[in-house]
Amino acid sequence: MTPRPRLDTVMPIGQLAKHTAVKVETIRYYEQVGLLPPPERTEGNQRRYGRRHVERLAFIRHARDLGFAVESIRALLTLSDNPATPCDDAHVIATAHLAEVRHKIARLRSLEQELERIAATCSGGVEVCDCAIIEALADHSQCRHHEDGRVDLRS
Amino acid sequence: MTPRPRLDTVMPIGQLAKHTAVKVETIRYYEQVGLLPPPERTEGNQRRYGRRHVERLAFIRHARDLGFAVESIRALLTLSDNPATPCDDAHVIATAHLAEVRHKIARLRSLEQELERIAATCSGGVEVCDCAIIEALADHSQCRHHEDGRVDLRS
DNA sequence: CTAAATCCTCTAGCGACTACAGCTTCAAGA
DNA sequence: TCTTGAAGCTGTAGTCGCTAGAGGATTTAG
Repeated sequence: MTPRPRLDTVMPIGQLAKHTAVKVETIRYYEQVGLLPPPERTEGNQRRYGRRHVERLAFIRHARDLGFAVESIRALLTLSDNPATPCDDAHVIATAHLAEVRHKIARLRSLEQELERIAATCSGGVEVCDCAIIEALADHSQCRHHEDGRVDLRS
Repeated sequence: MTPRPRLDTVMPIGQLAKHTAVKVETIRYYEQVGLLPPPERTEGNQRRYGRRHVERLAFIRHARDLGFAVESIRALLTLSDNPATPCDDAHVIATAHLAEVRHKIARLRSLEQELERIAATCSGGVEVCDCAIIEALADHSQCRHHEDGRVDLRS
């Protein structure tokens, strides 16, 4: 009898992807940038993951969902790997991130107001030469919005 | 007498940059991607801009400040170049963008709440093995936040 | 006429993936 | 045992909207 591997904790990358709702390519990317430790490989060079990886990847995904940068996650993971260290650092990272989120919300709300104002003055139909949207964009002086830098709206 | 150029409307790229608060490199980038038309050049191959360029660049900058994507700005500029077309398209672009902004605000607010909750349970000081932040990240089931994709927080 | 400031093009880098090409390996059914 | 199709592998390039730098040319003020 060959020793039977515990199948429930040894899985290929696609399985891990399904379990954690992280794409295969993203898992490989996390390994590449050092967030996820390199797993064992089969003789044919394919990755095989265990429970440790599932947990770590869940941690990473949750942090990413909360908008933490990969750099911050790296720091948080290092902390969680050294259970004896005080958690002050974790608190600093989390509150800094919270501040960032709040700042971003504030800016987006100011944008929202300005866009509301602009869009409301034109309900469509008229010709462009009279369109309030185009005019508002052309003439900055109409604007109540005093920007402090551009906002990145991708997501 | 050589014909005197109207100096106040013929300027090098650095001047245009100062007038519009757009960086020199960014101006060249806008030309490269076709937002700003290529200006005249001196014999020595340097760009010389006129009033038209100031206006167009101001339009672009204002739209970027409001978070419009370069693609949307391209469309808006095309509209404003054809004054006879109806402004329905402009209205569609603006309201779509407004919806996007609102969606983003909603997601960030949900993030904000979750981060508040996590950060509040730990005020620092204790060891990592007991830190609520680390635990919350490790254990997704604690989480009231049901994500619909990741949020991009760069800016 | 000289020197400093500005300008030019071209290339690469950012963050966090995503997509693809071109190949190899695995696992299940006949 | 063989076959076939899904899934895996590496490596490279693309996304967005700039930003930075190298290495050189031009302009302009003194």
